[in-house]
Amino acid sequence: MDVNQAIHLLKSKGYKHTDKREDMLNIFTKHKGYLTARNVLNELKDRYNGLSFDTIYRNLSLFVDLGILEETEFNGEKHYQMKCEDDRCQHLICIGCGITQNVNVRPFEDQLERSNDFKITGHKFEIYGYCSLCH
Amino acid sequence: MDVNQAIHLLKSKGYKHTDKREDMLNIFTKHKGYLTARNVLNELKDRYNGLSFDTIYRNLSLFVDLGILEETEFNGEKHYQMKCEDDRCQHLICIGCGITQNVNVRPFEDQLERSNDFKITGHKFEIYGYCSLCH
DNA sequence: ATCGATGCAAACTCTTTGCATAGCA
DNA sequence: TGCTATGCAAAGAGTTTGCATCGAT
Repeated sequence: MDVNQAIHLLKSKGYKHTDKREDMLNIFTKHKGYLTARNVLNELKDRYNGLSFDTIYRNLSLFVDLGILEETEFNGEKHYQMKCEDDRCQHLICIGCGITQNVNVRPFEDQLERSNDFKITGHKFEIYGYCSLCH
Repeated sequence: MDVNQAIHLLKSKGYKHTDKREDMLNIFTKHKGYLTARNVLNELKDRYNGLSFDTIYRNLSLFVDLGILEETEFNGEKHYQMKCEDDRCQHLICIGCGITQNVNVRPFEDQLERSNDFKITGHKFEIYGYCSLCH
């Protein structure tokens, strides 16, 4: 999903288009990897004097609810990135820079679903390590 | 690892054998799945009047450091269970009861390590859903 | 003008830490 | 006895919420 699609989705649900929301979305589309609320605030605090965590958190949460961002928790913090088109997409997460690479485990999950009596509702398949640049 | 092995490991590292630690370890060996600090406290609070979160947290953290427990974060809380013998073991986590099933993704990771320029240091491969009983 | 968005402040949850005391070895 | 474990209290971090005001449509 790109920024325009996301903004269109917001409007279609009755939410408003604000500069802060657009900027937040731009940050995520330009950064290939997970960001925390603090990361987002740091990116925007020069542009918006007095920008508060509340707004960041509220919008991050809204974006997740609308399916624009996906959320994961590690290192005691919630991390966000643009949601993959493929709901089976999975990540390698560089613990140096936060960059993620996608990997495909669909065949694995397909096999799992056939062979197990387990109804999948969500998953977290993340491999932590160092990407080629940080390594 | 069973309770006796864990206690032996504790002693060999200069940590002491206490009733609370033994009880905590027993809880984890008897429960096949993740538990939070609060879960552990609830299990023990009748037996130990005034048992504090501090002790639970300190011991959980110690157990993780010693490789007795493994830790993961979801729903805003840290969750713990006995560490798998196989360091490539992965989990299906029932969001109904917390029970975990292990699955083997070793072939997948082996292939990944060969084909990607990514140095793996850790991973979280967890599939959330409902087990056969909760389902 | 209306209703959502934001900032402020406070609260809340989970977790960690300093310090004095209790307890194992 | 010596050193670790524990409880108490407080602090700390990340996150959420109530309310009044600002701002988009």
